[in-house]
Amino acid sequence: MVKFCSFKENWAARDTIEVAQDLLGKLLVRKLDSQNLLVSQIVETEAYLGVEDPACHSFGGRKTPRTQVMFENPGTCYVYFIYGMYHCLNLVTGNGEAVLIRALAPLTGFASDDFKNKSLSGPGKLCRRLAIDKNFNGSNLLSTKEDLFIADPQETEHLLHKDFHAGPRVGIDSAGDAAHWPLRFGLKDSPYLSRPKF
DNA sequence: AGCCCGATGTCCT
DNA sequence: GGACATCGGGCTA
Repeated sequence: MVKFCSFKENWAARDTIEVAQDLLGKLLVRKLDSQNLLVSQIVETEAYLGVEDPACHSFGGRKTPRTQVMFENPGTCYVYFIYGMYHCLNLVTGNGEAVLIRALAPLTGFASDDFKNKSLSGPGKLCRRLAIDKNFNGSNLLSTKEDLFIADPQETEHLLHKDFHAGPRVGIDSAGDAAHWPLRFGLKDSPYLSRPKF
């Protein structure tokens, strides 16, 4: 069994790029029911830099029913619905900034198919597989009491050589200059990246 | 009220 | 590489 411990309350209250990089290798834990605990490792993230980032939902200080959670406490969960059929999971870092969780590696609790099917390699796919929807919007992603949370692995062997790629974010084409900002991060050589190329 | 398009994924050629 | 499914959010009016 994978052991984990919780983060400090202010773990996410840091520079968003730093949090996005630091999330690589951390655990995402999903409790479906008392029998079913899915533990995965975060292998790919993207940083969204708030009101000054044209690709960010809160760009220009937009405060709407959708984006309001991006301005809540660091550690808050932001889930949005996209393309009429997918959800995407984010960790709020405050001030309208957030980190998108783009890909996971299965660790424990998963079906053997999940280890070959790439069912966690993409922001929409991982939410579908983990049954994440807007019910989690606004929840506390740093609390181990929740049914969905991020935690620190006790056995840090995967983290010792945490080399990662950085590259442009996916699906950001019409954001001008910001389309090229290297704000996508992925663990090097992970077979579970949403796309191997950076 | 209406319009456009998107932080995606899948299937096709 | 390109089409497209499918619908809520945000902007215009």
